[in-house]
Amino acid sequence: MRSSRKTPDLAPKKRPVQDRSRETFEALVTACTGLLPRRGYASTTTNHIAARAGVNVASLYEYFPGKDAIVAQVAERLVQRVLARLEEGLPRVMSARRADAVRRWIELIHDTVSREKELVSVFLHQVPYTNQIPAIEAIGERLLRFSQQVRERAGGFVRADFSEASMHLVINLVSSTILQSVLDPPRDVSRRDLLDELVRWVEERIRA
Amino acid sequence: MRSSRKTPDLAPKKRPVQDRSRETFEALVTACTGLLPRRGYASTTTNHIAARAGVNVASLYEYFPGKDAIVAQVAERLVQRVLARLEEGLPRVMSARRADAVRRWIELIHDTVSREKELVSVFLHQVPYTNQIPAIEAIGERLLRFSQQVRERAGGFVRADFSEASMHLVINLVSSTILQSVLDPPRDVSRRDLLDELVRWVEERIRA
DNA sequence: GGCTAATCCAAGCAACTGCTCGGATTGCTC
DNA sequence: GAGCAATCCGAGCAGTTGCTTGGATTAGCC
Repeated sequence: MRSSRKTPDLAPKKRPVQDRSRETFEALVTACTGLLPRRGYASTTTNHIAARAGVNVASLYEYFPGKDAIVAQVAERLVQRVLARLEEGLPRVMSARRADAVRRWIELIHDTVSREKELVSVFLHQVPYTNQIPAIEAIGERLLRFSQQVRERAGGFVRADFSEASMHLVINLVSSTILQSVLDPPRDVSRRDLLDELVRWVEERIRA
Repeated sequence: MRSSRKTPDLAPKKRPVQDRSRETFEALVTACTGLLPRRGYASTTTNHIAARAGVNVASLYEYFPGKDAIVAQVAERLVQRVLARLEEGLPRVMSARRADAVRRWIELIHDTVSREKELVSVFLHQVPYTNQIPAIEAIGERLLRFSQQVRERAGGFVRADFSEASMHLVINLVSSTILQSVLDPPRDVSRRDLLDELVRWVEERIRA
């Protein structure tokens, strides 16, 4: 545990070129992905990761400068998966009746996050340098672009005077509500009710 | 670093009874409070805390069963401070014109969180057991009670059919927006604009 | 097949972690 | 001030951490 306050090295050291090493690389990332949710960030050590991957620790340090880098790699894969699933589900959203576009969009995000909730929780509440990971930094903008597609689909009935601040609020509301309902669901309200209300809010706010 | 997945002991081991030991206790908590923001959770060790408090490590373990417990104690103090400042600022909110109540309330919360942003960030993004700390678990309800006071002050023009889900959304929106504007302010929108828009949203949503 | 570079691994080190022990010192009570 | 509990501390242990070294093994290429 040397990190203290230093900015960690997050980039992989070197890319594997042969097939054998690519497998090792993948095995390491996969092992780390599996370990993080069940052991937590602090207790997921490089030795554990290597052991679980059936590989020697030294091989890990062949490809990653340290623990931070492999964790960052796991985050990048996570972002990739999430974005891919959103992309995959987008047609279903776009093909919906206009009135249902927002609801479908929110449900899609919810389901996608839900599948990865354990990992998301770790990165959100344990990894100290989560928002320094490039892929994480970029995800906001990526999501914005997605939302604009939905918005265009919703077409005519989106208000023209949609300020930057207003946009931020919508995104805040959607993401925080979905995260809460997935990671720490309130006892006194069903998820159904919560999401229903969320859809209503967003629609009212977005409509011209 | 033994914790892995075990539930940590968060209660202090024993309360100091003499003056001298009470000072030691305070010095330890203070030292930890100062250390957490600048070293981060993982690198804040019991040895560091004791050293900075000018006290031997053994004394730390006299009063706390472990690192988790002293960190939890810091969290409790933090919650106390925040609630106290809200309480302190409440009169100014309540004495405002009705139309300004919401704005004043939100500004008060923002300023209060802002003063403790470093600590808040640590507990939010690094400490793995933050929401298991009793004081943290209770803070939601405490805030709700505060808000209800403001709501009553706002009096007649609060809608009657204010569903549980709707309440959750308001709280989500306010807290997540304030946290974002304090911990990770967006580049393309000024804080002023963001908070202004937030006030507008909440008012529109709350009004009958 | 032979050569070079890529890849792997057994072993283990130095640093640091949370934590404990025995005894010394201090304050309280009478 | 005697006696006793509360409090403190020097010293250090056992376990774990992230990481390295030197040499063995393998794959790719002529």
